[in-house]
Amino acid sequence: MIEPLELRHLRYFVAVAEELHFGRAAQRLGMAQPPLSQQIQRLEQIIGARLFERTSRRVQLTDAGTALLPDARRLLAGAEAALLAARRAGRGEQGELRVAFAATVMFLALPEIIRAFRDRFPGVHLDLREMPTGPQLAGIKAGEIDIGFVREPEPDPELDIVTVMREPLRIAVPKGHPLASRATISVRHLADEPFVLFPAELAPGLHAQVMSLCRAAGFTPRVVEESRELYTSVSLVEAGIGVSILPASVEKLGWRGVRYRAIPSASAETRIAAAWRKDRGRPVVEAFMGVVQEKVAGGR
Amino acid sequence: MIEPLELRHLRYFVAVAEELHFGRAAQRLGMAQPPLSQQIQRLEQIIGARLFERTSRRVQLTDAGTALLPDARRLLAGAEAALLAARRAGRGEQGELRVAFAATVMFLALPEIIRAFRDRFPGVHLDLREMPTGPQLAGIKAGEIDIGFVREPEPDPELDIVTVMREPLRIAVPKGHPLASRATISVRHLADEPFVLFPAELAPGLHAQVMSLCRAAGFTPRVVEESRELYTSVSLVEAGIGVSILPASVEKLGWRGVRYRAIPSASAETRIAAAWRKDRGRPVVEAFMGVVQEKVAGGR
DNA sequence: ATTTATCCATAGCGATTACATATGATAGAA
DNA sequence: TTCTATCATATGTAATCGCTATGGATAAAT
Repeated sequence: MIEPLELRHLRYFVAVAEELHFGRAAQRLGMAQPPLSQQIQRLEQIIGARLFERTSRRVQLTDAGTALLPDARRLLAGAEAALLAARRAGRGEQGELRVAFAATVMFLALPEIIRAFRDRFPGVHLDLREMPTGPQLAGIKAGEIDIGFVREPEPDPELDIVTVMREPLRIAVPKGHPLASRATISVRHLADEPFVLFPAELAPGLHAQVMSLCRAAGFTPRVVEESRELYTSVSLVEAGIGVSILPASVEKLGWRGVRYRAIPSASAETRIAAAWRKDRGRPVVEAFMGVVQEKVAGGR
Repeated sequence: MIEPLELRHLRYFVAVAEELHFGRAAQRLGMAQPPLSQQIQRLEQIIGARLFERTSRRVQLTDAGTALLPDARRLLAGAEAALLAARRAGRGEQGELRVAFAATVMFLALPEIIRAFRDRFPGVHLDLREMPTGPQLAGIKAGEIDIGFVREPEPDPELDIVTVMREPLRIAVPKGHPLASRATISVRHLADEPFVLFPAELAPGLHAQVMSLCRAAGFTPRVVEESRELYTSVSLVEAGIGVSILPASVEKLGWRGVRYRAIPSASAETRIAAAWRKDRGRPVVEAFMGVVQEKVAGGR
C-alpha cells in the first residue's frame, strides 16, 4: 500500500533534522518520542530511503535527508504563506475588484472613495472603467463587473442596490432661450419644448425619472434627439436643438452656451447608487462598500 | 482547536476546484462524495473562509478559493518534486561527492572513471582535489572527503579500503649513474646509495613499502632528502642527490635526466586503493564505487 | 404548478491510524 | 563492567477518515 505524503511528515522531519535528536524534537512538537519515530519511519517508507543515520547516540542526516531538508522547509513555508494569502482573500484584503461608474459620477465623491479604498486595501487590484448605467447593470449580472456606480435604477431581484448620494436635477437650456432668464424653472414650463435625452437603455433610471417628472407636470415630453454621450447631449442643448433635464454635476463640465436652472420640486433629484450581485457574497465587494458607506456618511 | 493544514486538504481542494462538482471530484479521487464534502469543510475551517460558493446546482470558487488554487497546485507539484529528488538522492543519483586523489593516480585509470561516472550519474556534483595519501586519510576520517584514491595504506578500522589497481615499482637513478646501464636493478644494489623519498606522513604506504623492500634486501636505506612534491623528488634524482623507488607511472612525467629500471621482484609493486568511511553508507559513494569496480574489472 | 432529478450536506458507523505509556535494545561514558 | 542516554518496539486508546444511508434544496421537466 502506498501512503501519501502529508505536511505532517515534513513538519516532523524538519524538527528532527534541526534538533538531530528525536526526544527534543518531539518535545518541540508537543508530542511523545515514539510516535515521532514512527512517523519518520513512515516518511522513510514513502520516500524509499533512510533520512537519518541513527544510533542510540547520534542522529545525522543521510544524503536523502540532506536533499529533502531545504525542500521540506520551502514547502512548509509555502503552505503557511498560501494559508495566509487565502485568509486575506477571504477577508477581502486581496484580490481583484472591477468597478464601473457612470460618467457623471466621476465629478462627485468617487475619486475620494477610490483613494480611501486603495489606502486601506493595498492588496486589492482595482480595475476601473467608465460605462453607462444600462451596460453596467448587464455587466454586473453577467459577472463581468463587481460593483457599478449608476443613476439609481429600478429594484432588481438579482442586484443589491444602495443609494450612496443624492443630487438635484437641473433644467438645461441654451443661453439665449426665453426660460434662461428665470432663476428657477418648473417642469411644466417645458411642456412644449423639444427634449434631448439619454436613451432609456443607457440610463434607464434617469430616463424614467425625467418621464415621471413630466407626467406629474401633465405632459409627455417630445424627445427630438437621443444622444449616447453626455458631451453630445450638452452640445445639442447649446445648439438649440432642445432642452434637457440633467444632474447638477454636469454644470462642472463648464459649457459656456448652456444655462442650468434649479427645479422647484423636492422630487427633482437623481440618486446615485452602487449596485452589485446579490448572490455572491464577495468579501472584496463588502470591503469596498464598507469604505463607500463610511465616506458617504462622513461626507454629508 | 486548530487542525493543521495537510496536503490531503489541498489535493481534495484542487480536485473539486477543477471539476467544480463534488461528485465527479470524489470519483476522480477514488472516494465517496460525503467525506470529500467534509474535508473541504475542514479546510474552510482551517482557512477561516469559504472556498466554494455552492448550491445544489452550481459550485464555484470564492475569492479565497481563487487565491488558493494556484498556490495549492504549486505546493502539490513541489511536494511531488521534493519526493522524487529525495528518492534520487537515496539512490545516489543526486548530491555531492568529494573525491581526492594522489598525484600519480591521475596518470592511470582515474580520468576514465570520472568520465564514466559523470555520464552515468549526471545529477551528482563531483568535487575533485589532488592531495597526498596521508592528508587524504585524515580528511576522509574527518568527513571532509568522501572517497580517496591513495597508495594503499595499512588497514584502518574506520575505513573501507579496496585495491583498484596494481603498478610495478621502478628504481629511479640519474642518467650517468653506474647502475643506469643495467636493464633491471635489484634492490640490494642500492644498499650504499643515498635515497630520496617522500616523507612517511605524506605517503605512508609507499614509504613503508620501500622500507620493507630494503629490509628484505638486508639494509636500511640512508635517506638524504625528503621532498613534499613528486616533481621535486624526480628533479633531486636527476641532480644526482640520490636514487629513489617510485611507481612506474612516474615515467610518464618524461624527465630526461632520469632513468627508470625494473625491479626483479614480485613484491615490488604498489597498490592503488580507494578508501572511504566505513560507518556512513552514503549511496553516492556506493554508486561511485560501483563504477570503479566495473571500470577496473573491465580494464584488466 | 407540481413533479422529478440532481447534487451537496448531515448522520451514524466501522476501520484505520495517530499518539500515548511502558518496555526493550544499544552504544557511549564513567 | 555498569550506568545512562537515546532510539525502537509493543500495546492500548482516542481521534478521524471514509463509507452507506438519508435529508434538503434547487433547477429542470412535465
